[in-house]
Amino acid sequence: MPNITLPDGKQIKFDKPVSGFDICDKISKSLTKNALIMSVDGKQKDLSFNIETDSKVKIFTAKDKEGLETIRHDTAHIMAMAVQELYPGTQVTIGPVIENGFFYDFARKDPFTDDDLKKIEKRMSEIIDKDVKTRREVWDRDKAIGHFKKIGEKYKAEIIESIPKNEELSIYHHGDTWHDLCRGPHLVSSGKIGKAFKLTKVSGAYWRGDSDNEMLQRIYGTAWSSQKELDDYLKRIEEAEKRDHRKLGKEMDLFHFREESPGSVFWHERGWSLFQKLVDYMRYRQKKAGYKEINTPEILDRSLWEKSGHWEKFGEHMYTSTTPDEKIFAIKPMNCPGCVQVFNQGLKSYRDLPLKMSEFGKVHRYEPSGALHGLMRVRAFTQDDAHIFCTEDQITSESLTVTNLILNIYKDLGFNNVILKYSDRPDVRVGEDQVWDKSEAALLEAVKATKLEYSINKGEGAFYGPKIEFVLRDAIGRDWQCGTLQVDLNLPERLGATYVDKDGSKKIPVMLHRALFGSLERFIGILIENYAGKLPFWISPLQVVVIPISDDFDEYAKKVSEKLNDSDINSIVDLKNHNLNYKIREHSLSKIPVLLICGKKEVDSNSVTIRKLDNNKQETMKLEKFLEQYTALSKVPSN
RNA sequence: GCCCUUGUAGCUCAGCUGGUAGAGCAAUUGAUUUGUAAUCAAUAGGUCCGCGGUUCGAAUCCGUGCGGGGGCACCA
Repeated sequence: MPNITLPDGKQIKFDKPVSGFDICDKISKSLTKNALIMSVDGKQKDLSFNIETDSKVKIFTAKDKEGLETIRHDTAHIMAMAVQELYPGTQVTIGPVIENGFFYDFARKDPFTDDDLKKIEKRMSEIIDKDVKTRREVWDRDKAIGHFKKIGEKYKAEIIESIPKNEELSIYHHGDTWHDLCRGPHLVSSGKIGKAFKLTKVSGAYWRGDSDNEMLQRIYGTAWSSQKELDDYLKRIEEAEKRDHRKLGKEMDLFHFREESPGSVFWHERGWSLFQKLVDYMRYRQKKAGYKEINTPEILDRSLWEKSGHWEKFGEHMYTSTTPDEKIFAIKPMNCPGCVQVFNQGLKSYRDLPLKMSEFGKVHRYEPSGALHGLMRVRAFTQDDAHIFCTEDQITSESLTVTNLILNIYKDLGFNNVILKYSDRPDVRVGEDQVWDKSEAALLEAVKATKLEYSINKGEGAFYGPKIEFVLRDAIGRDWQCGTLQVDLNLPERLGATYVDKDGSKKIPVMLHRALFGSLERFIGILIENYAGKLPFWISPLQVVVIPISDDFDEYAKKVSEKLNDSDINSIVDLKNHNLNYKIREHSLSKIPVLLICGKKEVDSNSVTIRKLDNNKQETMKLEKFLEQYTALSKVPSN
C-alpha cells in the first residue's frame, strides 16, 4: 500500500490507493481548497489520479509555476470550448501554454474580430461560472483517429497519427459536451480557473509552424491566479509600449522612416550624433584591443559572391545592381568577402596572426516585408564588424578574448546580464563535415570557458560556420540578441586566403567573424528602450539646453552654451519666446538630460542652475565647476 | 512572403448609414519678459497614401498596388 513522501521529507502511509485529494486532506484544509495539480515521482498528474505504489508527491497551487501553467492550459481549453460553441464548424488544433499566457490555433473560414474576442470571453466566463467537471479517459489510438475524423476534426486526427504508437492517448472532457485530446494534467473543474484572464490578440499562424502549410487563426490570451496579477501584467505591457523606440525616436527627434525606402533609417541630427558616439566609443575600445580598422566597397562583382557561396546560399536576401554595360554587382549583405580581399592583398606571415581587422560596414539585406520592425529589423544596417584571422590553435583563446571584450562593452552601456546561445551546423551550408566538427568543438570549448549561462540551438549556425550569439537582458527583463561570434573554416579557403607558416609553406587561416553591437541601428533601438529614452549623459546626443529666463539674459546663455561646446559638451540655447515652464516641458519630453537655467541670479554670480531630467530639485553651481564636473561625465567610461 | 488590421494638416486624432473636410498641439505674426512640465490672440496650413471602378456625387462603398501596426514564417 502506498507510502507517500512529501517534498519536506515527511511520509504518510495509506492502506489503499490514494488520489491527490486524499493526500491534501491529510495535510490541511486550505491545501485541499488551493491544490490544482500534483507531481508523482516528478510526473505531473491530475489530482484525481490514483497512486497505487510508494511515490514522491508534490502538490502544486496557483503560487507554483506548475500551478499557474495549468490554469493557463485550462483557460486555453475553455477558450476552445467557447469558440466551438459559438462558431460551429471551427476546428481545433493545438493550444499550448506560453510565457505569460496561452494561445489556441483554430481552422475557420471567417476571421475572428475583436468583437468575437469579447463574445468568446463572455462565454468563457459563463463556462467558468458553471464549474463544469473535468474527466480524463484513455482511448484506443484507432478509435481516437476514427472519432476525430468522424466529427470533422481533421487536424486533431492528424496530430494523433503523429503521436508515437506506444504512447497513451488521453482525452479530457470538460463537462458533458466538449472534449479534447490532451496530455494534461488539468484542473478538477472549470471554476478553478478563476476570472483573471483576458484574450489579447488574434493573428495568423501556419499549421505546424511551416510556411508551406495553410494558415490558421491563433487567439492569444493571458491568464493569472489573481486579478491583481493580471492588472500588473497589463500594466507591464503598457509600460513596455511607452518605451517603444519608434515612439521615443519621434519624440526625441532621432530618426524617421518613410515609404520610399522601407526598412531604411533616415537619421536626424540627434540620432546620427548618437550613432557616431557609439562608433567613436567602439573605435576607441577596439583600438585598445589591437584591431586595425579597414573599409571595403559596398558594391562588389557577382563573381566574388559566387566564390564566397553567398550567391547560392544567401541570394534571396541580396540586392543586386546591373550597370549600363550589363555587369551584375551585389550590394554587400555581409562584410566578410571584402575583408578577406584586404587580407589577401600582399603576403601574410604566421607572425601576423592573429590579425584583427575591424570595419564599420553598412550592409543591405532584402528582408521579408513582414519582418521589418523599426530599428530592430531593417534592410540596411551598419555592423561593428571584425574578422580575426588566426590558426586553429588560436580559435578558443581568441574567442574568449572577444567574449571578454563584449561583456566589458555591454557593461559600459548599462547591460550586466548576458547569456550565450551556441548554434551548430545548419542544413544549408558550405564545407566538409570534418571541418565543421573541428570548428564546432573549438567554439564550444570557448563557450564553456566563459562560465556564462548558455543554450544550444541545433542547426542555427551561419552557412559557413558555427556561431555564438550574445543575448542581453534589458531593464524590464526582455532579451535582445546583439553580438555574434562565428568560426569560419570555409570562406578563407573559398576566397584563397593563405599565410606563410614557420616552415615556409602556405597555410589557410581560420577566420572568426564577430560583431559586438551586431547592428548599430538595432543596438540604438535597444538602448532607447532599455533607458526609456533617458540615455546616460555621455551618450546623449544633445546633452544640455541652456534656457534664459527672459531675453535680458540671452547673451549670458549664449556664452554659457559656447563654453559648454568648447568643453565637448553638446549644447544649444533656447531663445524662443516661451516661458520657462513651457521650455522645461518641451525639453523634458525630448529627454534632454540637463537643462541649465540662467536669470539675474546666475548672471550676477557667474553660475548656472541645473535642472536634471525627471528631477525638479534645483542646484546652482559656478559655471567653472559645472564645466569641470560635466566634462568628466561626458567622457567615454573607462575601465 | 502569409493572416488580420490600418493609412485624413508637421504631430496626435475626430469625421454616423456616400453630399467635395474639422479639433488640439506644432508653425508663422503680434502681444507678453516670464524662476522649474503647456501665456494670450490672429493667420496660414490638406491631389483625405497611389491607381482603377460603382455612383448624379466617394475621405466614406468595391478592386488593386504601396506603406504602417499585431502575429506567423524568416532573422542582426
